[in-house]
Amino acid sequence: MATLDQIKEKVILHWGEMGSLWGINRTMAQVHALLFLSDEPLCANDIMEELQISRGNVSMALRELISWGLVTRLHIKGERREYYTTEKDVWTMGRIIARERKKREVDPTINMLRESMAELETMPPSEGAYEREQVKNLLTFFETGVDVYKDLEAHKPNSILKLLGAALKVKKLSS
Amino acid sequence: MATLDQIKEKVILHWGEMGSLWGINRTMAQVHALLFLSDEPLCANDIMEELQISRGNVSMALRELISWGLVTRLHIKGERREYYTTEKDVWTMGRIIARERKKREVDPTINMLRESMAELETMPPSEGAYEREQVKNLLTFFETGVDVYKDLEAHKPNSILKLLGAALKVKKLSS
DNA sequence: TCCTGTTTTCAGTAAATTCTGAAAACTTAG
DNA sequence: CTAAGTTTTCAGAATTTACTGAAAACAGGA
Repeated sequence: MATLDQIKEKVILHWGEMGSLWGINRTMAQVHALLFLSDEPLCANDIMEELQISRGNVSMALRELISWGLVTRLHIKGERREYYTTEKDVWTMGRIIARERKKREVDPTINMLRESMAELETMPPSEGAYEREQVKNLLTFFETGVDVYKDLEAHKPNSILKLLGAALKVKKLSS
Repeated sequence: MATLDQIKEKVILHWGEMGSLWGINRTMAQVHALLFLSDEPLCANDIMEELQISRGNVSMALRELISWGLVTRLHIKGERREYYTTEKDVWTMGRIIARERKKREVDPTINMLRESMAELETMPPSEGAYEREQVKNLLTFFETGVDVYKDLEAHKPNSILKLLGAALKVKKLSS
């Protein structure tokens, strides 16, 4: 029979593993999960204690999470310490993560591909035809992804995604 | 003035960096990029030489890529060595990657969340109400993602994604 | 101003991941 | 079967990444 704390720990550890599969470091993901499951904001001490990690590590993880826009710092009046919370709505959370990953990974890749394409086009047509073709396809692929992303973003994806989810559920029931 | 090889190298290195941001190791991503840009299949020796890595490393990277379904082994008649190619269509490639990541990351996460949810539901209603709420939201989020994925999969995403790309392009031009 | 509690920084250490290279295993030809 | 060419495996080395903890910096309060 699992206690609440054991269940929380399981979720937090798993989230940490997932994070490290995704280029986000384990601790950062764990801190995020801990805050996500916490009803009230936590201070650095709480986090240290819950996750058994050093003060410095907490500080670095929080800095990163803040830079992603996933965590916000709270000054609680009368309190000397800072408190932290995370975005609690999963759809908004998903949107933030998508935005950041696009910015950090997709955009630079598109730039690189455009540059490469430009360079490839200065070459004699006889040379590198296949490479040109493939780089172009890759570029189109990423650009389409960005278009889809922007479209969702423009239409307030919260509602769109929720609707989509509901629609698919109905469809599943009726089929 | 960049040569063809220099351009290829740039793309390959960048793809490697992206890979390591995504929990795929650098070498594996580089091998993938090299094959993707190669008109003809390559053998282990070619790869070693192009990427300046050891034979063992090539072998391991290929094994992984094959297990992802991104690379296939070719027996060329009259040749003793094995040759390797990768899926050349970007849309299919994207689909394969999505399928694998779902299998390796999303499915286990959903299982874990379902388990946690079940455990949380055996607890007295007064305890862990917030945690229950949040785990449930997370679960719905991932389940919706899977539903969307399945829907795309069922409809042969090649065409759907290409169409979507085209549609968005038209929309952009007309707005 | 100084004092106290707090957060941040960062050099050094620890841990995890990746890579090498040589040996073993496998494969095909003769 | 043996030999030669090729791939795989894996222990240890190298590299990269993450973490600690102590010192520095910071932020009120008195």
